[in-house]
Amino acid sequence: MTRKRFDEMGCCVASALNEVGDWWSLLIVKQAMLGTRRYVDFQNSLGIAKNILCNRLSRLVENGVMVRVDVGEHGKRYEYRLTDKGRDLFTVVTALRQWSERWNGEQDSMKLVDRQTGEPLAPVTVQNQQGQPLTVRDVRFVDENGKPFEEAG
Amino acid sequence: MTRKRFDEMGCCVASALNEVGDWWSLLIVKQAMLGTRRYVDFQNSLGIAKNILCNRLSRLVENGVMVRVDVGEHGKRYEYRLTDKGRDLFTVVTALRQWSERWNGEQDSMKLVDRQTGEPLAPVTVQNQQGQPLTVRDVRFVDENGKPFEEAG
DNA sequence: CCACAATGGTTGCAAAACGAAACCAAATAA
DNA sequence: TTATTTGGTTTCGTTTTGCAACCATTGTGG
Repeated sequence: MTRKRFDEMGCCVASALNEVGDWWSLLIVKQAMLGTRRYVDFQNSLGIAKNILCNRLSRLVENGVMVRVDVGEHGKRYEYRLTDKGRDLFTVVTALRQWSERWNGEQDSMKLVDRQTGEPLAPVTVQNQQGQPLTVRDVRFVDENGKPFEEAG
Repeated sequence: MTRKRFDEMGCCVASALNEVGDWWSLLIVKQAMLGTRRYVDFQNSLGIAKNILCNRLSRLVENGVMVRVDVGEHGKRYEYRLTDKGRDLFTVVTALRQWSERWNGEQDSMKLVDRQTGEPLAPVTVQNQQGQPLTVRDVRFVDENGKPFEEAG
């Protein structure tokens, strides 16, 4: 009667959600992308309970999304930093952010801009090899033999 | 002592997660993108408990991600279909899927291809206005005045 | 018409996860 | 030495989850 696990569903989306699909993990990752690295800073900026934060950070480290680095500065002091795998969630987080901006209006004073030019980012889209944007209706789901996919996972 | 709500955090990512950030919602949306529309089909394909499915579908409808359509065919028969807002999650779901493929290897027999050409999709990336891909290190987080963002939400 | 099945739900219960606050321990600062 | 900062665990009450059983409406087969 444990909470259902998604790792055995044979679906990439499911196993991704198994790693970062709970209420807090992606928020922690997003906060890390803003530069937050220390335990207390995550706690204060997110308003998350300490035990939950502890649990999530451990799981993120287990899954290779973050690493815990000992920076012996004062007391017991560590930093939680994104790995390459964690930084690669930038697309997901940005897509989510833009989706929310599009459909729920601007509730956020923060903007993302190109560091070089200062210009806002382009909307994240799914594209084909030529860079043409594709909607869900422009794609087909096929199995490894190229046959249309019949409902499963 | 309810679960923490994210709608009041003043962060787009947080309010997006408030709508689709639980274990099941994005999976339901993904399944809908595969063509699933009926209650029983969601239940069978996802292996989700009926009460949870019911609850999640209601919330998705409330949030305008899906609509419930009465198709009076047999017994009480409804279809749950994605709205434009729901279909717009395609980017998020695809980014998640590709992330999982890249970092967890291929656990999925399903591929997405361009319906026109049959070619696989390009990797989803964050881009600037010129279409150049950007990593999280290539962007800056600024407030509405263009000043660097100081840690908050 | 009647029994029966299918669909879409709801209810009740036990197990697990969550949230808040208190407590704890290592290491440095005063 | 004492206090403080940091990171973490424990305890406990509430909420959520998962499962199974039950219910109601609208067909269909006989």
